[in-house]
Amino acid sequence: MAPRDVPYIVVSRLPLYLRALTFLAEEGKEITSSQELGKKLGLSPAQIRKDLSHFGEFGKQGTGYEIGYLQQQLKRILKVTAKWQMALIGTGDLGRAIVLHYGGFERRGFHIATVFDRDPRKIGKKLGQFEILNSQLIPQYVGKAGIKIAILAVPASEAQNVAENLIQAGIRAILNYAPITLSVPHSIQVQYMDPVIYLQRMTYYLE
Amino acid sequence: MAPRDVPYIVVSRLPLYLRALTFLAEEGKEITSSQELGKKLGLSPAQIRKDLSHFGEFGKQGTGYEIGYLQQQLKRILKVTAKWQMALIGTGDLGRAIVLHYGGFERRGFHIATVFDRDPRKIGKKLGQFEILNSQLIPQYVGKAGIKIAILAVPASEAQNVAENLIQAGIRAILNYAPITLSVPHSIQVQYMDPVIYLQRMTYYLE
DNA sequence: TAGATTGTTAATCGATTAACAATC
DNA sequence: TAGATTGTTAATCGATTAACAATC
Repeated sequence: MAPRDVPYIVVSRLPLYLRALTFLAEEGKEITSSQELGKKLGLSPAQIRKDLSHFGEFGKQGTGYEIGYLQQQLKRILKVTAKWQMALIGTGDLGRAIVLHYGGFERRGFHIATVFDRDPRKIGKKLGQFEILNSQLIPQYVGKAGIKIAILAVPASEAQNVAENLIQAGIRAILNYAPITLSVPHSIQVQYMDPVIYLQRMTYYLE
Repeated sequence: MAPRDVPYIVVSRLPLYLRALTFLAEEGKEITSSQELGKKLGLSPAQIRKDLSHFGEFGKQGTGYEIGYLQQQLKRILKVTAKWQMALIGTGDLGRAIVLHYGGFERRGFHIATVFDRDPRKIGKKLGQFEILNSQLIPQYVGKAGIKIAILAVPASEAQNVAENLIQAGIRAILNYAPITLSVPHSIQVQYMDPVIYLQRMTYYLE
């Protein structure tokens, strides 16, 4: 069912397609084409068709793609039809902002289920609706609760350690806000959110 | 001086090299090798040597790379030797968190110089040390002040518009936290920080 | 000297694109 | 039917890797 061996570079573009489709749907459109999507995303139409062809045939010759249907299919492929439960580790300013104020996770299918910190002064306190749990309790709360995703918002110096504890506890994917490359087994997914890396990718091109 | 035609994929890895070198330097190490760096970053030694060879010869056969020197060279190549001035647009929760609490920008060579919002209830108020300026004043404050980088933290529905105003005013690079692909001229750099995109790149691989 | 590691070349591998038959 | 657009094939383009001479 799930196609074997789809290159990561292809998978990495699917969320962009999904986001663009959601945008078009909100505009009230019902049909789109590889050309229109390509224009919106800065990609060639051929690339979009090729990418989608790894997973099936979703369009109609002469017409294009039915937006609602393609959205639904992409959600299925990306496994974002149901809500994912996540653990947040670290309740510094970044962690706080994510839990207390960022609505994007909830709205788009990701739910924070538990919050951890290792600072004794914070443990037991509330962060919004959450009780802040002792990081040592990660094994008890994470594995069995079906939480497969962690948001890592601890200082760089602690990130590798915490990551290892999380993996031990059964976490399979880490969204890492700490500015450090984590060393993890191949079976574990990691994505990086260090904004300075992205800024430095732009300054190269500035004078 | 600046080598022509270095592929973006190569440029995009340089900040990771720089970050890893900083890490090694903090550990007190003085020499490293393409092998050690590769291990830390999950890349092949050959790739690291090839990447660096686009810009010059920075190592010594039989020995490796002097960390301080390579750091310095990468900073020069990435143009992060001096501090960059940035404008922040949007003082919602995300903007607040960035200005008030995120120390990473300052520490790593990026400085927020001005803060804008279009909400009349916020304009004139303080955000930390900053007076929140009316977004309509972007043209007056941005171009001449030598601000080339903007952090875009406005709602998705406003992002394209604000981006166009910024570009008009002379902004050359945008770190975009709004969950939307911006349409900009080729000469403008854009990087995207939508965490949901990164989560969806991982869920594909989860069961 | 022996061992190690660079920088570079050539070979391999993989991704993108152009083109077009199929068909709505 | 004429026009449009898909899905796919083959060609092109580009990135990664293996291998090694140079040399510290």
